[in-house]
Amino acid sequence: MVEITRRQAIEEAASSLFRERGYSGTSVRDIARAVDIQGASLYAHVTSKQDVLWSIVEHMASTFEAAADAVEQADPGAAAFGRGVYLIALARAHAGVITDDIERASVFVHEWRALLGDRREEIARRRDAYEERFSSAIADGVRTGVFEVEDPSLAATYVLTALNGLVTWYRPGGRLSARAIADLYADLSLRAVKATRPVP
Amino acid sequence: MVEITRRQAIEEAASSLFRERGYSGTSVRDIARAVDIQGASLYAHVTSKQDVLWSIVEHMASTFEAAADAVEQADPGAAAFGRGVYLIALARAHAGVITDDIERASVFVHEWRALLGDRREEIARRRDAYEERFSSAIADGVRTGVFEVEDPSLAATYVLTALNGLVTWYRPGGRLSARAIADLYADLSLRAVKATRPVP
DNA sequence: CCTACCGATCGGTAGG
DNA sequence: CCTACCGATCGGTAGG
Repeated sequence: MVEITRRQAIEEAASSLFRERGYSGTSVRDIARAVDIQGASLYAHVTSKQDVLWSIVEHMASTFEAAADAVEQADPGAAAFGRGVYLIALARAHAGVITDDIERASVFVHEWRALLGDRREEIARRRDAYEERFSSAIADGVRTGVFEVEDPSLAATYVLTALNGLVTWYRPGGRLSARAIADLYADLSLRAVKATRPVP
Repeated sequence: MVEITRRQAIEEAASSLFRERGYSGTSVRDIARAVDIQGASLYAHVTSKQDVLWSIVEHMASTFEAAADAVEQADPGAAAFGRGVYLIALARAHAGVITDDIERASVFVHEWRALLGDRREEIARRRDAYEERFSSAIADGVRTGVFEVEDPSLAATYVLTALNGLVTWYRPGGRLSARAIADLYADLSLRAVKATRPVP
């Protein structure tokens, strides 16, 4: 039996509203209305609107990081394939995290800039570190010859923004399953950077 | 000698602010302060905040459409290459429009959802029609065998969102020139959908 | 383009 | 979790 706390309900309602209208386009009263309480009553459960945004963004940052960690640990043979399998697994994991929690993921991608001060800087740093995993996977592949790309860092940005684009259009129950989309997106990502002629 | 009207200055200031803080995170007073007039004085030049957003978004929609039109007209030999050159030209043109006017482009990509009523619907329709150009270019290439992709429409979305990602990170005067970025991005886009073995 | 002003709404607090 | 309330700010108008 699953307990849904009011706090969780508030975060879910906020995620949905932040996705639709943005952080600053959503009022504290909008969130309260969505969980059927008075605006001021929200402060019995959260300390501020910023705090709700932080919970959502921080949770997703950790989820993306954990998914990438799992890929790294589950893929000891990656070196043998010159990182090709590794990149495709990273891309699939990233897409999977997004489709698994599309509303929070959307807020993470689009609204982290509404964070203030140190929190904003922390997320900026963690995003850079995360992107670096894609970048160095591509750079490794270029070194071993399975990938062929002029600028690994630019290619990583290209791929990651394409994957993040999911956030703008994905809706559960669409024409393609989440699984199919993740597979297709990972395939497109791999092919964008792959060397044209397989190396011996 | 180039005349800069106050109205143009207002739109430029608004583009920059809308990009940084979003439409609803920007107040009419913020825009006025950026052009050194009083908040209420803004209404001597514009009829509403929505109207400023509309001008920016509509202008960019037309710019993207015109760039794609130019590619179509300048490329009568596209069929001979099975649409491969055509897609790369479309992608390069799209990237070029973004880097040429990064602030307005950013507002177009991220803030069109803040448009109300019919205007929002109009932009949604025009975006769909624009995306359809990419989609059918890819579908044509699949038919002639130069491209190989399971779902042309999904591939078009993938490519377009990757190109639009430019809006989140591009800044003039960076490590790579706008031209180099457009070339590299167009190349990555083409390779993502290209058939692995060239067809006879 | 300014000053003065409008009603509505904002995020948040006090005190129960 | 509620009612009542706070000062600040919102987009916009009136009248010059």
